[in-house]
Amino acid sequence: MNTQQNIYKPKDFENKWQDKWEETHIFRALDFSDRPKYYSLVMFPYPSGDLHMGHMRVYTISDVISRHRRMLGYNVLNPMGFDAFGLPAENAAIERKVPPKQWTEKNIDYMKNQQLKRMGTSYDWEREVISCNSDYYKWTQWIFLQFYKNGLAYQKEAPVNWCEKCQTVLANEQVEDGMCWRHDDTPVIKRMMKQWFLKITNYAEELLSDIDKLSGWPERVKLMQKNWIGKSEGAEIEFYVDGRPDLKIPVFTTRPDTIYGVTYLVLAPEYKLVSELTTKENKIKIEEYIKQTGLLTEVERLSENKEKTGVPLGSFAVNPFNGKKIPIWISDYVLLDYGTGAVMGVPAHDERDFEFATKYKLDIKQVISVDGLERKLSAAYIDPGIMMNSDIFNALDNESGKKKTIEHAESKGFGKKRITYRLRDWLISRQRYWGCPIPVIYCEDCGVVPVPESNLPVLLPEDVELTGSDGSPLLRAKNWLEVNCPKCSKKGRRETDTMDTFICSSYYFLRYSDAKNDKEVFSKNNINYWLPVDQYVGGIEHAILHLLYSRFFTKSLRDFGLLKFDEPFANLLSQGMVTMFSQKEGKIAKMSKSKGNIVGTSEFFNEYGADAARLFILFAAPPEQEVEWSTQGAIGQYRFLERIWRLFFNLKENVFKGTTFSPYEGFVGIQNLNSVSQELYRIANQTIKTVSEDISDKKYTFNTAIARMTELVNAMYKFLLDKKSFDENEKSVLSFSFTNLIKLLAPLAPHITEELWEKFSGVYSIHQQKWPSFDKEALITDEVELVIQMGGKKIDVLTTKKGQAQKDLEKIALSHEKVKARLEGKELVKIVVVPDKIVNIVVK
RNA sequence: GCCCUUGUGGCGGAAUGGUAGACGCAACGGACUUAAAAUCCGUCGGGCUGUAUAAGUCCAUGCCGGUUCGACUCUGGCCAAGGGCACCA
Repeated sequence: MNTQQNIYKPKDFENKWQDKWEETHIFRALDFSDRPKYYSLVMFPYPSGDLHMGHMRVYTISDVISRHRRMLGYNVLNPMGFDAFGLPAENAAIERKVPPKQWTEKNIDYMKNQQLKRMGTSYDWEREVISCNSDYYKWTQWIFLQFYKNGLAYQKEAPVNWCEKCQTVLANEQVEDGMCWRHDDTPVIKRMMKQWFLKITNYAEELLSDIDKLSGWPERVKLMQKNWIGKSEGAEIEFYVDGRPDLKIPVFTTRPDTIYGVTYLVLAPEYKLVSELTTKENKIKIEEYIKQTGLLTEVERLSENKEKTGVPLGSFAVNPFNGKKIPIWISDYVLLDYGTGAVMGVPAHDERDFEFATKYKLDIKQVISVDGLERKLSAAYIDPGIMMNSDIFNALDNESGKKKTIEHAESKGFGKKRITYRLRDWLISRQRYWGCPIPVIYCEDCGVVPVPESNLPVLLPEDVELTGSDGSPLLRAKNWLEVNCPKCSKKGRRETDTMDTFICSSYYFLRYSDAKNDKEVFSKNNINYWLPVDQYVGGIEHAILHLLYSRFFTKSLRDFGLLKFDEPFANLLSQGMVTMFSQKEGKIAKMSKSKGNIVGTSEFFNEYGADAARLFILFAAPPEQEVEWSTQGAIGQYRFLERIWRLFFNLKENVFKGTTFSPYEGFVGIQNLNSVSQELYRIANQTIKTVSEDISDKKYTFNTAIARMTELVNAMYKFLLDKKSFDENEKSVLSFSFTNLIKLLAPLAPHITEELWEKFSGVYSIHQQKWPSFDKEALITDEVELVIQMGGKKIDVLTTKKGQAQKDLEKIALSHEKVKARLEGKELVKIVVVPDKIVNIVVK
């Protein structure tokens, strides 16, 4: 029992099986099958070139789910691809003079063959999508044209987020705390630019209300999306300019009940009427203020500590409710792109307005209080109350006041009910080279002309020089840039901005359903067969970004008639991050290259194998929680695998000796077994039951599944201890236990189980075996453990016959020595009996 | 400021109203070995009493209360850590 083959050496066979799985296509998803379909998806990676243990988690979790479903008999789609456009490739090109395409392809090759494959993943690579390849981005462009045709893609001049380091604009979702999401040291600047937007706001209401349909999503993700969409209900009320009844200034407010308390209006500095409404004597001041505002970063402008500033225009507006004249100001705390870009100032009932009015000595007029009587105000009164100083609305409670004032405005024609969302339209233009070209041509005569679908793809020119300065290199790609207008054939010029890469990732999961189709983005049959995704696994960092965009794309494509479902991802699992101590940060932090706390996959695989790494990552914590990487802990899982490996040879060579040792299919039956065998048989079946539950989509607690399997292995070792010979029944139980153990373990540790299965059965492959079922008979026992409590405290645990009557259990408890001793001198209050579980005796 | 999540041994975690600490890591002891490693078998929350590796007993799931025969689990308040939103009118 000390031969070479008895030593567990994953290096000897992990790669062998990975190659064989690929050659035999056992993970191929069939378009249409009698078996039920299951779409298992993991967020496709950006090809940065080197995966570490931190990345490994998401792929492992998703792989276990896929492999388990196959064993359950599903036709599983488990695809993989690369989100291959993006800035890092371009930056690498500038620094190292390697063309982005070459850099990207090299990374993809390495990640695919040296990393993802070496983890033992079970992807159907025949459906691979690479977003920077023209056979993919042709469809990115095609989809853009559908948005354009349907009026959901448009250009507008707007204050947009600019990152100086990225040298491009960003979507709102890509700004975190006023900083660029890629550069947390670079504040975003607002710039006025003409850019392409997608009208995601058209879907704000549906994106919000359909969140309630997402029963398979984590609550925290749903909540984050709700907050991001940020619905608020109120009214739009039109003030008009004094002396200029033709000029109207609509404002949005959630507090129409405070309309009689308005003492001024404030416009965003970028508001279009500002210069027209500025009087001569204020002109210089106003221009100066607008200039100042333009220089501020978003962080500075939105900082709450910053004292509010503003300048009066010199002109006046009229409150349509009471005809009162009020001054018009501009201030940078008013945002152009929310509501109407203008707000009414009600200092008595809004904290910001109170601060502003106090500073600039503007009137403060109270219109609501607890009891409807005027009170001294030292701060804004924002609580509910009774209205006053409000003409016909006096003495109303302010909630009904909201309704009544809106009704009044509607009947008079100067206002209406309005709902506003915090969500803004999605800015998709990027002033970068390495992205999908926006298929649009500018013609002097025809204006904006979309590239005809038959001319797609608009290829990204490859013979460009990347300098990192002077704007996009596409501006200098003359041959590419200058084209004839598709409409009038006169001279035209291509759009040089490329698309946000989040566009590419907003439909890749749809394309997987029909990845090789060169006629359509996907066929109706394929899309409606495979989608929605049954289980999506990915990081919490996409709680808003990618997941919101993808929902928006799905709903839009549905409305274009391309697919038939409302939501793309039925179930979502947001795995926690992998952490490790970082010298640089001086604390435990997310594993990442920049923090210098990474453990590479190859080093560990070479030493201990991918199976041990997979098991550790699954074992250390439930999937949603953080996991701190511990090589020591991973070695613990390696030892577990070693124990299984040795167990196999021990059984084969010592227990079964000359006789055949092969898988035991079916049940042994508990009747004929002696008590020790019964015990092991029971544990084996209990293991099948609990592991099946733990690994199922109801729980996904892989950590406890592994613990249960460890217990079974421990029990088998115990069974073998000090025993020299085994009868047929005992051998059957051992074989049964081992057979089911490796089947249960197969999705989690695919290599060792495949290798042992081959040695055990001679059959390929364990991953095509049926998932085990358990022998219900074996779990029926006639004895149970009965806990005796007094006043809720445990006194003793007895083994008793199952199914005894309440009275009998009471008797057992009351005749217990310790109970008798404690009852002395006390009064028995009552006895609580939970049959087969507990007897609790309450005394006074 | 508002909203959400999480607090359990030396450590990761288990137990969602019924035996707190499964399983693993670390540590310690024993067997095997000339020895070490590996392996196999054990011990492993804390206090106190103790015949002392027996047996007993009390305390313990962030803190203070509540509901209940019984609370890590439900509930109210507080504290701490992490996350989201934040001049959104």
